[in-house]
Amino acid sequence: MATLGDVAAKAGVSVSAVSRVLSDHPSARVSSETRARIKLAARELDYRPNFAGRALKSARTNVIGLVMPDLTNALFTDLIDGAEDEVRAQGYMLLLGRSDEQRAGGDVIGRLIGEGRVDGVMVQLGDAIRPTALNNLFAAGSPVTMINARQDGHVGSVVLDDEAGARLATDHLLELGHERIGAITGLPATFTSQRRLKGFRTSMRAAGLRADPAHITKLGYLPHQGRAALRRIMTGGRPPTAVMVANVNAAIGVLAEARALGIRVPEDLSIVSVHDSWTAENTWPPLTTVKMPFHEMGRTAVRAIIHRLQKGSGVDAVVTDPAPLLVVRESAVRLR
Amino acid sequence: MATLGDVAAKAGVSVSAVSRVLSDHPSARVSSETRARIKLAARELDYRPNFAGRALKSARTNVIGLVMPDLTNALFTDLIDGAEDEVRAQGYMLLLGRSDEQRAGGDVIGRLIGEGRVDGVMVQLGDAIRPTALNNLFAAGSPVTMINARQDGHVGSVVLDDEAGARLATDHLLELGHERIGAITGLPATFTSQRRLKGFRTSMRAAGLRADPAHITKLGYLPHQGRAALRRIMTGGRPPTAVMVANVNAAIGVLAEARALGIRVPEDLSIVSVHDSWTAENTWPPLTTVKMPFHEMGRTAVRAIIHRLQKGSGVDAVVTDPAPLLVVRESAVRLR
DNA sequence: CTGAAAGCGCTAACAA
DNA sequence: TTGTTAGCGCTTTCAG
Repeated sequence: MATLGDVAAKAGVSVSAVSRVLSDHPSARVSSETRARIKLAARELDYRPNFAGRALKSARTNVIGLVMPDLTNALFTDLIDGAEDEVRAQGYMLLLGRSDEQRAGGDVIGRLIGEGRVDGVMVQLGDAIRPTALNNLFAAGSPVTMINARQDGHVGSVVLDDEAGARLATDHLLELGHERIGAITGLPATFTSQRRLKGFRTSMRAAGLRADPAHITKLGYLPHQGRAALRRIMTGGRPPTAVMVANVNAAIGVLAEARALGIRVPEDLSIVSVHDSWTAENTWPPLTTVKMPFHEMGRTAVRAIIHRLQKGSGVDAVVTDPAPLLVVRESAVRLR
Repeated sequence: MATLGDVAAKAGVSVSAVSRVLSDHPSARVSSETRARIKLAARELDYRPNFAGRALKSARTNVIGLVMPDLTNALFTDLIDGAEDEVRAQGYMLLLGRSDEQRAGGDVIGRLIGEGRVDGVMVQLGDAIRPTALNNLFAAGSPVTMINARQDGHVGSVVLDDEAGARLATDHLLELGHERIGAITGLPATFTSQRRLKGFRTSMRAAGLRADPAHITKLGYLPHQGRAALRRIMTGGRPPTAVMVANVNAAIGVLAEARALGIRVPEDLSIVSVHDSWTAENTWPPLTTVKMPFHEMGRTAVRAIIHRLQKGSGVDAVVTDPAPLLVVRESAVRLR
């Protein structure tokens, strides 16, 4: 690979001249004649600035880390895709990391930043991980933006408008005439779960209703947890006629369990889930969902971390645009 | 961040001593006493080797690029997951890139390698991209491993046993008594499509059957292409009683189109698709599929590129272990 | 307008 | 066994 020196030799100038020209330095007062000669030489040699050399000198890599607990989750792929879009638009690249559930990702992130492999990190914590696991990083002032989570005392997060999403889902069921509505949500300690449940309760209260505590579960977002939740909810004396499920993956589990239990959807039970994904439109019946802007959240997270890097101050963002969107399919119908 | 020099100062030794100890150099003949002192100092300072410094010196990054056309495809996420597993096990990291359809990813890869951001690249080309788009890279001898594709003259690829997978799917339909079997495959120029179609034909021939050319389409692997394919196949005078679909995403489209056309699955039409994914078990009816080892392909691709980096010679691998596996669900039944 | 030179953090050849 | 030093490729200050 050609180096600056090679280009300089070929153009018959010094390396510093080449550096100034090729990196478009603002104060590069270079005669247009030598500028042209340098550019020509660079093109002929197919010169590319060496990443390590530049990073070593400037202490910046233009790489952002994305640490996720699970790369196969359909929701997260949308997020990754959005992050990739924005990162590319801003001239950065994405380094992928994974946080296994045990180690919380704190060490992965610390390593990424500590070794100078990335300028900053976006992290989606696993469901079972508390943000406090990252406290040492926060304390060190590391450029970290959390996705779907917040932690007191640390500025740097991007979250969805979970409450609005849950309200939209619940309101849809209310408009369909349902009154005995259950809620299947995530683990009680998680930020998103709390906010979605709050949205559910807000809507119910506004309708003058109160959900039966036996119809509310907080078992998690995974399919098998959705299955368990439905089993629990439907075994009481007066099962609900509808459920709001706080996550599409759990909803897919709910669907499977309903089939196993001989509960017909939507005839016996209406379902609306928060989150949409292309998996939801291929279930049977196709799921009515509230589409949350995951792709945009990926973009926003990148913007947040870059803002932090360039301006020095973190941001706590709520992605409200596009707003949560009700996608009516066939899993929820009017109560009869 | 602490540097080697900081550690050296704290331990009262030279930087080279620290370097030798901390990077476990084989010929590091260091007294155990100073070794201990160095290790202690490093721990106390939370020393991490600077990535750029090391990369600049050694011309290696221990980062491998993974360039994909589409990060949201459920199949590819499995691949990414496998790659991440192996990369981590080998002490490397994954840098994500995306090849938009237009530019074939050649420039992305060239940049990744040319700038020294990665030691090598694994690339999954888009369906519409020919491997020849990478010829300049191959000519330059760049460490590139193709996934799901091969190119004459370039050694460095990992592919699935597509033929065996297609045979397994077709044989299942034959065993169920079907004789008029169609094939819905990918674009004719793609490597995987050719091999899967070949497997289909092999099985048919072995059964003494010959597929009606009108029942064979090569429209692509995407859902809407699957829909179009089914429409075309089912409009003839004697539609097939079963189809082998060469990709699960296309099969999901087939399912949707069948519903739109009033064709009952599996009563009127049996479907087996090549590829399994967690999306397949949640369709209605749940899809009978042939599970291809995508996760393992990700691992194998990483091993292939690392082999290339360490031994200098490329490898062309076929992932045969685990073998393609028939997953019987409910979309294919005995012909009656 | 252009060039020389220092130095980012690290490794390794060479010296002591 | 340990230390000194050159140099990887780049940016940037300072001289000219």
